[in-house]
Amino acid sequence: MAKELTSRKENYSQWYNDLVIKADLAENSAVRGCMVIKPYGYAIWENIQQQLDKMFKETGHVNAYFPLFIPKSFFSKEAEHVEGFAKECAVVTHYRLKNDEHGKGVVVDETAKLEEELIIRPTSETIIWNTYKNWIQSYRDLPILINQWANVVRWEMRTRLFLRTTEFLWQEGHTAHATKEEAIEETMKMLDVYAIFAENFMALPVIKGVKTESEKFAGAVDTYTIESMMQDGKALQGGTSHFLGQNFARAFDVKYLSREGKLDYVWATSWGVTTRLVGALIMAHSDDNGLILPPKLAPIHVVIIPIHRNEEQLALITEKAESIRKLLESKGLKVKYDGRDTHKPGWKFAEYELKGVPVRLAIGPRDLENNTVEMARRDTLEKLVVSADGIDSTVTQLLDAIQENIYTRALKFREANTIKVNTWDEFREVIGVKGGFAYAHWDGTSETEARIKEETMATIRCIPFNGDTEEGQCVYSGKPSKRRVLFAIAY
RNA sequence: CGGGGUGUAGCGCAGUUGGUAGCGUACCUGCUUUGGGAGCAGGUGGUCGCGUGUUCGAGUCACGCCACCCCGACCA
Repeated sequence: MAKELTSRKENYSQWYNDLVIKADLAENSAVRGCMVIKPYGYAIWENIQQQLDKMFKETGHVNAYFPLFIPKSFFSKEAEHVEGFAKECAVVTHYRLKNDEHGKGVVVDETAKLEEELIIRPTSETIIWNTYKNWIQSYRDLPILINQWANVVRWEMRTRLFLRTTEFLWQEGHTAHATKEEAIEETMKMLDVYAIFAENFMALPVIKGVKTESEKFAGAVDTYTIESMMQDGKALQGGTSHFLGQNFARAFDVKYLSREGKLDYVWATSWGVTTRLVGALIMAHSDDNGLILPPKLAPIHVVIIPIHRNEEQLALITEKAESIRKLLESKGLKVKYDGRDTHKPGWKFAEYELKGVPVRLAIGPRDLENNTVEMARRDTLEKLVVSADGIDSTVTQLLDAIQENIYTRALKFREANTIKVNTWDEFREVIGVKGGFAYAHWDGTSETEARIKEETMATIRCIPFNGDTEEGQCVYSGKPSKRRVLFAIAY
């Protein structure tokens, strides 16, 4: 494992790009840093969306939609927020093109300059709070529990497929509450929703915690996060939930009259996850043969491949395969029968492994004689000849086993690569040489945090909710520390 | 915005002192194959990133421009 990890670390980018492109997930478009999400990749995102949306609704939220364009002036209202996003905003300055007089194609019509520039949303706090201002007068109007599925644009200097693209898809929840306690409860509740989704559906173990002052969301009082470990030992932030305090209510002057007749600013939260989750799935579970998808999010659960020598055989196998397909589909599984004769069985095996289909069934002449099928599981690549009778329950059980197995595998990997360090040498060993998470004491200052980042590239991923609370000495400065925090190099 | 690279067939690349544009793969046709990415034979496909110059002659040399990639600051 160690060697494999090392080699991946060196070629991670190449490995990842090859995989994604070959896996028919995405390709670079002509637009800088944007991505085309191909149908199969989008199907994974749709499954993520569907499940999360269900969980949001179960916790009392409703969906709505706000504009893509935000007037520039909205951004200047919350100082920290503009500080955090100003450097990565795409700005619309004109609204018309015209034909160039000198025949040089189409040019911007300078006479069509906007009076006030529009920002393409990097996140929607400002436009949503500008709207909430008109919706909230009394405690009877609260809480507002709204979620939006949308695209956003952040003009980052460096982009990376799925992890950091210029335009990405996400959901953003924006809630307004009468009390501080209620808002904090909401923040925690949604962090839990994300954690449960990650662990139960993505088979991705996560560490819940709070961000430090320097890593928190621009404009938040506190930012909570779920952090997970990728196969190269780096950390990936999977989702965030922010307690915004009264910052945005103050900035947009959103007050309500309480039961006691007192006028006060409302309390806010926001929370989101993005298409980065698809990247997390790829990097957490895949192997050198391609993707390994958790059955609960896989666009195809089972692929059936015929093995035949002639047309008559294919006809018989197809008949058998179709009956199995119908049976499996009646159990709610998504099944694909690939009876194309333009590709050989071996080619198809490799193809569906690349795509991460959890279970493959192969049916050949021998199986017709014996009433069997060859069943292969993607996570371990094991093959087993099983009876065609009761194939539905055999497959269902295997899918459950795969879901469980890849979660356990990821958890064990994380545990094996998470080390409590007590000295600076140990810290550098774990972060710089081995690769992984380091639990270390920290003196609580931003200065120390910045120094460590400068020297090792490692950042404090979070101050975990669970974990040691014993006191100690900062691994860098030697000053007193209240507790250990989680350090890692992050994507 | 700094540092370093690369632009030649759909993709990945070679192209020597300047002399008719190549290889692998993919694609198309035919035959044989089909239980782990088949074999053989034949074939399609290129304004060598763009422009200017040097030369009898430029993928190759010179100058200018453009695009993309990697590393930093930034970041879900």
